[in-house]
Amino acid sequence: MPSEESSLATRAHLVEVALDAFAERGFHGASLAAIARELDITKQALLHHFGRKEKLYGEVLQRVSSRYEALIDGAEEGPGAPEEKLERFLVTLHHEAMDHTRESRLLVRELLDNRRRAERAERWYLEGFLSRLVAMVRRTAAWRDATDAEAFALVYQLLGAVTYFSISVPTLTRMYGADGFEARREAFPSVLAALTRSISSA
Amino acid sequence: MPSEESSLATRAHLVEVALDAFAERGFHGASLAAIARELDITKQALLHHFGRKEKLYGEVLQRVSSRYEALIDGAEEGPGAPEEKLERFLVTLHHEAMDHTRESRLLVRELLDNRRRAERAERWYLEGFLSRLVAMVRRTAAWRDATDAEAFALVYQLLGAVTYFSISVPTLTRMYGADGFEARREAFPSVLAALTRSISSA
DNA sequence: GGCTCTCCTTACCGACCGGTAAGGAGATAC
DNA sequence: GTATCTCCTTACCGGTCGGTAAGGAGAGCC
Repeated sequence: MPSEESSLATRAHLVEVALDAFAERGFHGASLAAIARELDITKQALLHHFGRKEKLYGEVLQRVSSRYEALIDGAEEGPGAPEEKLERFLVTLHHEAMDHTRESRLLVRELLDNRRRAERAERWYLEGFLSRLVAMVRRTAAWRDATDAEAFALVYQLLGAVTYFSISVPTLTRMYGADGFEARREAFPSVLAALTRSISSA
Repeated sequence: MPSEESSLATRAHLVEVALDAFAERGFHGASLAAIARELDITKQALLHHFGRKEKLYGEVLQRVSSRYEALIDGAEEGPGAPEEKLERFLVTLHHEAMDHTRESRLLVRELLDNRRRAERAERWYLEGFLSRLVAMVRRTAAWRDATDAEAFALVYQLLGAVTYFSISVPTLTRMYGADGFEARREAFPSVLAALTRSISSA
């Protein structure tokens, strides 16, 4: 009864709109009725496609994590020393996160909330993403002899540096005004590159 | 009628328990009834003290921000070069954030949600905290000639590095197991210190 | 005793939540 | 024509939300 595959194209559209809603209001804050209203369908039409809210949310998470995987694919292929790849990846990630803040917001919300929904046993989608980044760090000369835990700590710190800024956009804009925020946003990538360079070539 | 100051000691206790709830479930997810249940009073007793949910939440935010101000007070006084103070502050902040993850969680939730409650015009409590950190960075030799925007970018990246890890504790524990997480947590502060040192003495 | 004040109670309210039940519209198959 | 499928509708359900109304208990004051 739950429509197996639906039309796939419409299904992708539903997930896309739901992604906006979940990123902006969180799993509990985004209601099926509100998402359906946005889509100009009824709440029950939405439930027809996905059966349960958790299922819809799961597909949203899946989509976001596959985009992150694609990002690291792009960083790994291509020329350059590991240090350059790492720096390029982080700057790219930063720009990507600033252009699509909803993905960052959704993942941070998931980080905050997934303990409450733990019994549903969603697998953690970004484990592969993290371990690939750790491997990238350990390919640099300065971190070749580091433990996995140390390389992981560095990866997480750099990831946090990028993510925290991207989820702060609305707050910082109100705090410093549009112009004040713009100046800080412009300064960000080169400082990020300097930070990455200074630690990976230490 | 709304009890002016209440008993101050009980009021502080109510705010403390509410802080737990808001940090764990967010403003919308934490219900007055659930907080009251935790306190062993009725929901209406809680409303008696604070009038509205927003008011209670505002006092919670106020308390958290005053703790962050206290942290930077401690870092500014005391001996040492600016570079050492900055490094010491970040490592202290990290340990504080790991011991009291609820404060980090609450602030990140506020970062994600405050746009929706913007019309209530809560002032942003951490503006002073940020500008004091920017000043600390600009006291280091390497950043003396940096613009405010550049120093801010560095501050925000370091803050993100610390905060992102502390809100990830439950997820990472489930991802890597208690032992795997513990190894990564142990490696974190020295990597953080190395990162701070390498960028502030570049 | 009587008045007033704080503190907290029970009893509600309308709005919204996720989810279910049942069935109609329309295309396809035979 | 009839049966069967997907897709979507209207009509509900029980439960929870933040907030209001009204009043009792007890202490302090006179």
